[in-house]
Parts: sequence; C-alpha cells; structure tokens
Amino acid sequence: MVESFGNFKRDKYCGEVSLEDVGRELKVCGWVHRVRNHGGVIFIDLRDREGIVQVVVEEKTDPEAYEKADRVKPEWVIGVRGEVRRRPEGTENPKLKTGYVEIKAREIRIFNTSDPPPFPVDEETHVSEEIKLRYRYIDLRREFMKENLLFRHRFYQVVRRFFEEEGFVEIETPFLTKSTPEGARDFIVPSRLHPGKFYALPQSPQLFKQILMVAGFDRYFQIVKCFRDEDLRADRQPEFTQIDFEMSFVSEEDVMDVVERLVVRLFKELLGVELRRPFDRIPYEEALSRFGTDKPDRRFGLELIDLTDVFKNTKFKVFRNAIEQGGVVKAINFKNGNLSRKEIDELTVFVQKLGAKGLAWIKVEKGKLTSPIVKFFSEEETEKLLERVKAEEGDVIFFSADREEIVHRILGSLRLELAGRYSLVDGQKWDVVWVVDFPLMEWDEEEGRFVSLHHPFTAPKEEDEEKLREALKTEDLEERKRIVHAVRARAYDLVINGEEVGGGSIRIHRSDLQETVFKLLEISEEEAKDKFGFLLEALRFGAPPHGGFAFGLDRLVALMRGLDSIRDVIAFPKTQKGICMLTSAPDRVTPGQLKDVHIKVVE
RNA sequence: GGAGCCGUAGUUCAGCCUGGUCAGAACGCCGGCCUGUCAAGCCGGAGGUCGCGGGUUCAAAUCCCGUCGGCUCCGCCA
Repeated sequence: MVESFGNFKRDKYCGEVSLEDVGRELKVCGWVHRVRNHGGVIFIDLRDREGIVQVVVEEKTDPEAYEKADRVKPEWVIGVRGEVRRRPEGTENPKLKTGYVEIKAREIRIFNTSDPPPFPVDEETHVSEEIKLRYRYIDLRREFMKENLLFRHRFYQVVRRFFEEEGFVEIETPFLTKSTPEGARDFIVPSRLHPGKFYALPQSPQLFKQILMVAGFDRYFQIVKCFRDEDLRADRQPEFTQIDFEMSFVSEEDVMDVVERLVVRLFKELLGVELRRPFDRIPYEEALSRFGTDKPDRRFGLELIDLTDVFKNTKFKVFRNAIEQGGVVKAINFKNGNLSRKEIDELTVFVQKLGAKGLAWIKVEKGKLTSPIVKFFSEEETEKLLERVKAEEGDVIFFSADREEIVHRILGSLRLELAGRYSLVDGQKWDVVWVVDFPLMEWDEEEGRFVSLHHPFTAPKEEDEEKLREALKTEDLEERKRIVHAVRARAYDLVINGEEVGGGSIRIHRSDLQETVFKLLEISEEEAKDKFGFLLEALRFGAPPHGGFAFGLDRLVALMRGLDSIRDVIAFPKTQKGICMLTSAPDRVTPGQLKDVHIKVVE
C-alpha cells in the first residue's frame, strides 16, 4: 500500500507552482490537504511548507493514478508527477497563490498513510490549547503556526545580519552555570561528579557577557535561551529567548542607538513599517504618574490626572484619609464614555479584584453630574476638579485615593481595561518609547532591604555615585532610604505598545563601586565573594566601561505578529504549569539516574 | 500561594440555573452515489466512563465537596 520514495525527487514546492510552469511536467511532494471526489475526477489539494497546489486526477486518462487518488485521505504523504496546466476558464481560485494552475496527475505515489488527524489542518477550526500542544506537529502544519515560525526565522536572520554588519561577535555562553541569589528562582541541575552540588541554568548571560567585555571582545551578541523558574503567563515561559548584546567604551546613547536601529530595521524589513527615530523617552517617574505603570501604552488617552491638591482640605473622608496618610487622589476621564450603571459596576468589580476598596466615579449626563460622591464635595472642589479633568457631556470620571503605588496600579490597570473593553486602541499604531531615569534601587518591605530595580550590576548615574557612599555612612534607615531613592540608574527599558520588549544598562566596571552597591543591597562580603567573586575579580583586571541590552525575542516577535501569547511563536512551548504536552516533561527518572546524581526524593 | 473561566463523540460545542425522553448538533470518520470542485454535493451508518473520586437523592452530565488538567489574571518574574 505504501510505496518507496525511490528517487522521486521533487522539482519545486507545491506552493511555488506558477503559470511559468504551464506545459512542463513536474514532480511535487507533500501532504494531502483535502480531497474532492466527484466520481471520475478527483481533486487533491496537495500541501507543503510553501503552500497548496491543486492536483487533478481523471479516471478516463490515468486509471492507475485515479485508483490511488481514490484511496488517499487527509494528511497522507504522496508524490505527484504530472503536467502543469492553466486551469479551465471560470475554475480559477484566486484565494490560492497557485490558483490559476493545476497539476494533471500522471503518476501518484503514496509514501505514507496517516491516521485521521485529531483536528483538521485548517484555519477555520478552533482547537483547545491542550490538544494543539499535545499534537504540536499537526498544529505546526497549520498556516497560522507555520507563518509564525517562518516569521520568527526571518526575524533571526535580520538580527544576525544587523549585528554582523555592526561588527558584533557572536559568542555562546554556558547553560550549565552557577546559581545567583538575586532575581528569579533558578532551574538547577544536579552534578554527578560532585555530590550535593548543582549547576543552575542561566536567567540570562549577564555575567558572562560582562566578562567577555573584560576579555576585550568589545562587541558581543547572542540569540540565547534563558531560564527562570517562576509562574507562567501568556507572555512568560520558563525557557525563553533573548537577543543579548554588550558593548565596550560606550555610553547609554550608543547602546540605545544600536537598539533603535535594529528595531527600525526589523519593522521595516519584516512589516514594511517605518518607525520614526529617535524614539521618545519618558522618565520612569513620569510614566508612573501619567500612566500608572513603567511600561506605558500611549496609543490612547485616559491619562492619570493628579487631584491631590484639589482635595487637600476636603470633607470627603475617603479622599481626606488617603491624603492625610501621605497618599494621593487621582482620576482618569473616560471621554464620552457614556457608561451605564451596569458597566460601571462591572468596572468596580474589576478594580476590587486588584485590591481597590471601591471605585468612585462621576458621570456627566444631560448637563448634570451623576455620582455617589459629588454630594460630599464643596462647590469649589467640584468646580476645580471638573476643570482639571476637562469634563464634558458624556464623560465618565473614575477616582482612586490611596497610597501612590496603589493608585497607580489601580488606575493603570483600569486604563488598560477600558481601552480593551471599548476598543480605544488604534491597531495600526506602533507606540515605541524608552523609559529612562529608573531609580537604582527601591526599598523592599518584605525583605526589609534595598533591591535592585534592574540588576545589581547596573551603574548609577555618575553624578549620583557619591550619594551611594553617603548612604552607607548613615545608620538612620529613613535617611538612608531618602538618599538611596534619589540615586538614578543608567538603565533604559524599551516599551512597545505597553509591553516591555527589552532593557539594558551601563554596567559597573569598577570593583570598588560594585562592592559599594553590594553593601547597600546587604549582600554580605562572603556572599558576594561566593556568588559573584569571579566578576569582582574580573573587574580588577582591566574591565573597560561597558553596557548592553537584552530583547525578549518571543515577546517582540509575538507583538510584531499581533499576538497576545508567546506560545504562538514558540515551536514547542510549555503549558501554564510548565508541562510539555508533547513529551510529558517534567517526568520521573529511574532510581539509577537519581543515585548517579546523589539525589533522594522525599515524598 | 490566591481568584476567575473551562473540561460532554476524534474535534468544536449545546444540554447544567430549574435533577427524571438529556446522550444531542455540526464538522470529521466509515459505506454508497456523483466528471470541474476548491470548507464540493447528495444518501446511509458507526461513534460517548459527560475529566477523575466521593457525597446528597428513589433518581446526577445536571446539586455539593475534593482532586486532576487547560486558559486568563493577582502574587511572583532584578
């Protein structure tokens, strides 16, 4: 039933058969996409990577081929030899790239049969994520996934060409490396040769790329897998890919320039979109105060408006309490929102899930104010607030009053929710923005110490360096917090359409400064030596000034394709619980394997 | 660690609120017919541990509890 492939070498891809081939006899190979059997004449849509071509088999002229065509089913693998001809007038299919031609089969060879696929290889049928991942090889045959992966391939090539032209050197860094205390949880790998010791998979090649700078490679890049053992999201996988690069003898301007030119190139070559350079820059503090987040999406309005001063003497308790406790009152004005009470209630539930106590609101309706709270405001307060938010007929104004970070979180999320619910985003627009002037560290209440916002190797602004030493001198924690919070980092994040697609910084290249930072982070000398000793040591052997950047490749590719989930641009992604549906990893290993690596599992 | 949605033929779903003609549809599959279709068409047929376990009840896909899995989100992810 199944025939040998022999030397049935194809002449071209199915999807590439064109009018130029008319009159030629050629061989094509592929998967049976669909069969239309009319009795006497059978149409087979034959599919490969490049597309679909129609094969016609007639009983009258080619009885042997017809007999085989009569047996084939979807997803069987066949070869076809036949003459390419123009389709009869009126039977062309403009939906197909090859729709003006067809192959009149003389010979059909069945290379393999197929069980009926668990779901059809078409674009019409929605299939659950679970089934798609379990039969990923079927899913990858579908146009959608195929195009995503081919796009990703073209993306890699643009990146490599760019860095090659720019004089960067591609160097691989190890996957079996050392666990680091800061940051995400590590995936760890037991060592057979060293009982009780473990490698860790890298969260990023950060330290290695810095050491490559010390080694003098000057410009390094790599497209590299990174690993973080944290809970997953639509845009987070336990293993993901970064475009990582690092440069010596540069300032942030040089690094950002490289990033901008690469991003412009990617958008131009892959999407035909011209992005304007230089990209806008927005300071971290401004991003927070205007958009409630450090990854602003500026494609729509709904900016946060500060009303703290308006209500500083208000009688309305909710606002006054918040202000008295050092908090703020902010609002967003949903211009011409015209929301119903029911819609407002739904939004209230939404913010409550985020930890808001409630959602205060005002509707401007038929020239009047509808609101549960306006009655508590003085005339002056109402007037000022309406003026400040530029209230007009149809507007709905939402308020949040609490600690600043909570207000930002609530209104920042509400802003995105409104944009999503009421389709306020122009899908044609690309909003590309740098977020700059990050604080170097912030106080972590839970841990009771400072933590790096970026990572511990990020350099402070030169003019702020002295403050770090000053902060170490004082024992007064509040004083220290005040000083440290004023220290800004030489870091920069790239945000596109409200998604963080990458970040980088100028690094610390002096061991004394690096030690000062470790001290402030309360990483003890022993720990610093134990975990980062090799870096500190390297910094003493002629480390050049350097800095770099890393893109989240999966996110950027998904974003450019207009996709919400990075699973759709990864060939073999994991589920939300980190399981590979195809292979059933992670899985048990044999007792012998465990013994080899000196591991005992406690049930 | 927490919240929400989902789980019923191979697939996508309806049925669940209000327990009892509730085992249903479409596509797919199998058989037959059909010479210009392209999500071909027409006729016929097979196919289900209603995720799993327990409970309530005369009776559970349906109500309750637990559990497993998928998705989305919060925490977390420098």
